[in-house]
Amino acid sequence: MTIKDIARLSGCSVSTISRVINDRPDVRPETKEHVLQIMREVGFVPNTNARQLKIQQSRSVVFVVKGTQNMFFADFLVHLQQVVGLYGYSGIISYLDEDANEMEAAEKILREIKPKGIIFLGGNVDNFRQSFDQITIPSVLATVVSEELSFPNLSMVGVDDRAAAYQAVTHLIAQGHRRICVIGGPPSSHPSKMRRLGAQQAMEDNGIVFDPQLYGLSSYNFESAYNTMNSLLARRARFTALFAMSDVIAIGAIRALASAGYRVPEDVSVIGFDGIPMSRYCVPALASMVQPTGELALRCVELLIHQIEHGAPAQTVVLAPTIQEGESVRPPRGGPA
Amino acid sequence: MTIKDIARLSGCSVSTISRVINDRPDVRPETKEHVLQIMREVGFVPNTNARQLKIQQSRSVVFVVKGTQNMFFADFLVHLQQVVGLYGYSGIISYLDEDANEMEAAEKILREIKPKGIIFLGGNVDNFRQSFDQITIPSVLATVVSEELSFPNLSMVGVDDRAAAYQAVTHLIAQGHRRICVIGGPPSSHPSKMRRLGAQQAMEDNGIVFDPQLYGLSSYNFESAYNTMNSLLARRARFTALFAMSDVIAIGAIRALASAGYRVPEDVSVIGFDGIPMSRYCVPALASMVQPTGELALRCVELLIHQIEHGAPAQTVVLAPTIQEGESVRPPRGGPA
DNA sequence: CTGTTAGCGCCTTCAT
DNA sequence: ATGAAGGCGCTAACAG
Repeated sequence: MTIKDIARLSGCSVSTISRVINDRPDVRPETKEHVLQIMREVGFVPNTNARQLKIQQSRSVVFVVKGTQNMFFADFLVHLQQVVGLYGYSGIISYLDEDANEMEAAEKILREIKPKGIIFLGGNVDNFRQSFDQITIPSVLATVVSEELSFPNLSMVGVDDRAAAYQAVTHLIAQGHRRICVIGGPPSSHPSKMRRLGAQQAMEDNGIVFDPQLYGLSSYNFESAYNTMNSLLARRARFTALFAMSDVIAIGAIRALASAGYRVPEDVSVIGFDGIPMSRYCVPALASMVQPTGELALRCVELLIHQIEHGAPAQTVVLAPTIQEGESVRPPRGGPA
Repeated sequence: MTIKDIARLSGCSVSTISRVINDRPDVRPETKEHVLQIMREVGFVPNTNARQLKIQQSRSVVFVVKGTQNMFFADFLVHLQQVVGLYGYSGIISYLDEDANEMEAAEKILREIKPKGIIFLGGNVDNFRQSFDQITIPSVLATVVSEELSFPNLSMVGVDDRAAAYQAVTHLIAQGHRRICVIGGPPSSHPSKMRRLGAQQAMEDNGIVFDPQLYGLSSYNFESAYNTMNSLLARRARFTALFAMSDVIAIGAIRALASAGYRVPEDVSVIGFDGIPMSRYCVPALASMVQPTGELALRCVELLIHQIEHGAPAQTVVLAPTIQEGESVRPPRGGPA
């Protein structure tokens, strides 16, 4: 079944069919309706390959996901898929290791898939600064907002990481905590850097000296966080609260604390980041800075589509996270060591 | 950059180029190497749309996922993506609601994407029986193995759910539990039916009468499990152990138990199913029947590719799950009511 | 408003 | 072993 068949069946020419398929204005309404009617009857679906061969572009966007274990992204992806679908695009997911080079991957994708846009879930600012100019199609970098990056075709959407971290740590301090352990994402993670600044600021503003000994690094997965907390414990770090820069990290760290005999929140209070669904079903329910996943996804797609379809300039969107008070935070008592 | 350019550059004709691209045997090795060389130099990538338009088929497979909240599938998907990539295929993910009709979705996908195969993650046996004959391309149904389904182009791969459930409940009984609560997936879930049979059998073999009052139904997400356990508690169900037919269900149920003041494993022992990464980082670490995700994914893809490329017949593969003993199971003490 | 027609990049007989 | 040429289904000038 091709447009030729439809042309024959409807008694008009292929161009007319093409016009109604593409919803062009220059078709008499009756003709259009007639053709549409026939297409429905025979269940005609235009051949995507032929169309794309002709117009030299696809109607797909790809999601480049850094970190397969990051549950926050898993959630995010489902929303993204749904929203791009609403706009009539198809989303293709490309999973990368957390330490892979997303620019190389993107260039490969560009050649092979020729998508109309790319949404990066996470990304390394240095990689982008160095090589994003190779990527000439509309793109958006999700969850990372950096002033260092300024490309006409790269929008950024995320939350105010610094303010969020400030709020998280302030929450801990308000409960009376002074010795606060912080576990951040990898050194290359821009959000983690911002969150660290916010955390540090909150401490300083409350007369607490930031102690590098209480700062740990982790990848965004359970195991790494588990190991990091174990190291912290091994070197006898003393703290009554933990600010983990992701819920996944928080959960891994809590696991390590539990194995070492410490309880949350009795011995250590914990606040995480992201607000993944799991955080509300943990025992204890995890306090967290909740990223508005659905809205972030929506904005990402809107921005991208505007760039694609109207040549809109790149924009930066910063949303405010909200605090979720869980059962994992209470006033200090003892804590490790 | 098209094969025409390569033809010019290499001094041979487009047909020859096409032959080397498709790795045809009838090309002189030197010629082939020469052409390959040039293609590498200029970074030529064949136009997928043109090729597919010509050969009337794509080199993609689609993953139809039922249930966006099912963390087990999220894990599974990452593996599937990786393996199909190894085989030179691209995987497209289609998320469906847990209660959507996967057959309708598949037919739509067939028309629009024309993939060479479909892998269903989860699926309703009735839907398949009624409408799978509409799907004429190689397919595999993952995590569901049913004798009721017999199509020449539908492989099935999963674990022996019945035996696994038998083992899980036996484990509970071995610890001394006799009042065992069971929370299964939706009534339409075939794995849940099998798991229920296995669980019941284990009880009977140990002289325990299966009590329908201790049986709850849940969707494969936290919230539903949470609600189900709350209902069970509300009607004053008495039990000292819980067998949850998925880790996600286990976690949701544990949350409800905790909110009601019951502790795991002190008051209630819990064993889950799936062995998602999260299960090992819960507090307490969750006992579970671990599905070999990586191998399941591998077998799914292998089967599918064999069907696609060699017209191999559909097969059924049943793998054995392994038990993961966590901290969530211990001998009984009190339990609810 | 509608029809005619020339490709888009590639594969594939059919010759040579 | 290689080349020439005709489409695959669709879009977009260009003509009416």
